[in-house]
Amino acid sequence: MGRETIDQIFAAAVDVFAHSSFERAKMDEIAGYAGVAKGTIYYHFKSKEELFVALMNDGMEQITEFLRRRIASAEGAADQLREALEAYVTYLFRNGTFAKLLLSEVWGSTQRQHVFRARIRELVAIIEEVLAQGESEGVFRPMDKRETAVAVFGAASVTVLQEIFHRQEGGDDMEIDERIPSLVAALEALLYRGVISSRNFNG
Amino acid sequence: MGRETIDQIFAAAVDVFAHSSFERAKMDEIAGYAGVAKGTIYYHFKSKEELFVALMNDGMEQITEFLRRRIASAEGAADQLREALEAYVTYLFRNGTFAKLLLSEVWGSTQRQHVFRARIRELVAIIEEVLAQGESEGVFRPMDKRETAVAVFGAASVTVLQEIFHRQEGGDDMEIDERIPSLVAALEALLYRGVISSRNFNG
Amino acid sequence: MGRETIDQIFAAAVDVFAHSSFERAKMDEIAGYAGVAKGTIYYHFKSKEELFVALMNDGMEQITEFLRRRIASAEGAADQLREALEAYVTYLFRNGTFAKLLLSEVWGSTQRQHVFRARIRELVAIIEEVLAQGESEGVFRPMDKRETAVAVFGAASVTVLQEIFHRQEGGDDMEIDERIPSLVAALEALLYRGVISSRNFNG
Amino acid sequence: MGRETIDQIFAAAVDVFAHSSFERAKMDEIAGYAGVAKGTIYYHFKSKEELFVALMNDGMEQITEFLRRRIASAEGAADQLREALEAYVTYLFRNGTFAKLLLSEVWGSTQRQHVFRARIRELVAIIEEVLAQGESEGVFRPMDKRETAVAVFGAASVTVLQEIFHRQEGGDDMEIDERIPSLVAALEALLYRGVISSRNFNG
DNA sequence: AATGAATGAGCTTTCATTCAT
DNA sequence: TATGAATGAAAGCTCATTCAT
Repeated sequence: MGRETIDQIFAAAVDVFAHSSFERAKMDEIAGYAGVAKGTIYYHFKSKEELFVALMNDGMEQITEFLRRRIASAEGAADQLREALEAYVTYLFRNGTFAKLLLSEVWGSTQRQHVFRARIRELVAIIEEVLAQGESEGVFRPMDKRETAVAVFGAASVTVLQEIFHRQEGGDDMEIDERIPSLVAALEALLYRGVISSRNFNG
Repeated sequence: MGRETIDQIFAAAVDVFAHSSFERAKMDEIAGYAGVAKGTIYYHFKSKEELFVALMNDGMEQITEFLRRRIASAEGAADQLREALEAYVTYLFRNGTFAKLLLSEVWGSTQRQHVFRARIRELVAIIEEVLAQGESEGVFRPMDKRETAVAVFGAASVTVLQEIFHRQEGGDDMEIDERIPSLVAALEALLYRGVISSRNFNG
Repeated sequence: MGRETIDQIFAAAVDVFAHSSFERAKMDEIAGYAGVAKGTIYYHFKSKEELFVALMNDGMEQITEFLRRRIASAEGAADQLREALEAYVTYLFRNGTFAKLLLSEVWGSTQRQHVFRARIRELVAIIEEVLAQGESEGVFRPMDKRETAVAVFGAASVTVLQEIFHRQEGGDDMEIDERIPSLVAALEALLYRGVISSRNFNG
Repeated sequence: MGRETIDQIFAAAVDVFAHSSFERAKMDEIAGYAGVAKGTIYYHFKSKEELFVALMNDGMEQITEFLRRRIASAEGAADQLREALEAYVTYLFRNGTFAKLLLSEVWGSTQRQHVFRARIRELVAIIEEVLAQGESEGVFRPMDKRETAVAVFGAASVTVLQEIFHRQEGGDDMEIDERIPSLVAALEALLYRGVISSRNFNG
């Protein structure tokens, strides 16, 4: 069946692209994982590049959609940012494969990478909106919203990635979902309050 | 002479690895840029991998060294963190090439990437120390220092990278050094105070 | 219906084999042009090769038949040769597609090409007969009939082909049928009289 | 050595392109014949196409040069045409490989084939010049020189090719050089005198 | 120290052909 | 009859690496 085959390929591709990079991923391996012939991949996707892009777009759409939904469910910018953070961390954690690709396949100069950055800018824009909303609500301080949103995105992404590798390299065997709250808490604390001790805070 | 040739190769390699990734960089192109024969590279470096690792280690050492020196020049954890931030942003900005590699060549599963992550952990450890110092000084609030340091590293790195690409894609033509202060300021504001408006802040 | 589908495939195949060669023609493209599924072609023809051979045989039969009929309509070898020439040139011109295949797909070592050459020999044999007839009528000089027939075939074929490409490459926009008489005339003049000026001719 | 390797590749390529067509020729086979690794071919030629074009240009240059020299050695247009014919037939005969490529790889629509046709036009132009010369000397009749030259080229080329295949398919075992004179004679007779018997000639 | 011609494993992509429906 | 998804054997090309000079 058509859809079924494509799904198998997709799933296999995520795996393979995950533990290799785009360049080192081999179509042969993807085909093997998917349990189809190599030609079958090419019957459905014009090229390795197209397959990869389809994959990333799919992931970016999912995560964007997920974030929007979670944000919509919250009242007030402060809670929305909290939701966004948690949603983002949770999603990346559960799709570690995608998380790796997100940060590693985006900082290059191919056309594809250019497009990915545009996608990421959409993600950042969502955070930016929340920040703007909070600023106008008076609950967030005046700030450079674009830069701040980017920094938030960076802080969250790298935190998750570091944790993923930490576990992978045998550093931690706590259940993944148990680890999420503490990571989100650390990020929240940093992003909401900063590092300064409150008794030293005056402005 | 020996040293000279090696330097040429190094300089060329930085350039080439910069606009390609490790995988897409070609020894031929590096040789061309360096103005030496391909064989010459292999006379000095055992492999592409070794050349790349040498390069990255060099960069990591420089940046680590640079950070330590700048931190040492400041009094008090608050200022030290400020210095660290500025030093890191400045270095990455001026070595955009290295900045790209830093984030893109690190999230993989090759031995090399494993080693790079260890290097990055050193960098993070520096920040961590400052945070610990601040905490014990009472100037920073109690916190999960490792996670916070990672988040700080992520926020700063991605902010710089996003800015580099923004410029590269024609988005901004301000002088690079003029842009640094405002980026550092945004990061500082975020990391010191968080996003919360002070009138809403109560602990 | 059956016949209809086959005709569509045939027509499409002529087109596609025309602007590509046998090797570069793709079954996919033929199917697309024909408006049928690729499998349908294989339902009617065992292979690409078989389709191509059927096509060429069809063309060779048509041209052979056409030549014979035109020759039969003329009295005397001189007029017969004239008719043959005109018929051949006209046919090739009107089936430029076939003309290209005729000369380009024949000089190889595949079984198929071997068979085509046999077919061409039939065509040459027709000319040869006319020459023999003319010789015995005394209207043609004694000659090496086989070689001469081949030369006549070559002269006519290449002349037409060269003209087809000349037009195709934008060299001439006269109506095709207007150009035929002058080409036939030039060929006739060459083949009947040769290049020698009559005042220099003395046997 | 550089030149030596290239020569080996060239020689092998002629052979392989000869008994296959351009499309069916395999780089692996060429490499095998040449006794070098496949990569070596690509070290010297950017692509299969480039190798092939280099080959054909080489052949076309040789034959053009050969023709010009032989023509220059003759006095009067009549003898020049005779020389040209013999030179052309001889060359093709001795380079049957090239002869096949000449006629079979030229009637297509790739860029490469376009270029080859331009080359052939140069060859035809040489014949044309001789015809023009003869016409102005009064030794050749007035004629459509371009068309006639093309026809001469076609007659000679196809004649040789047909003979080459005839032998190859076991049709004749006379020494190649012994066969040339009779072929040239037949062509000469046709092109100089045409087919008409002299007693019927009154034009 | 330096060179660059030569290598060949490895990779992506193509496409005629098959076959279950 | 007709379909089109699936196949897998090729084949062109790349490029890190080697090594004789």
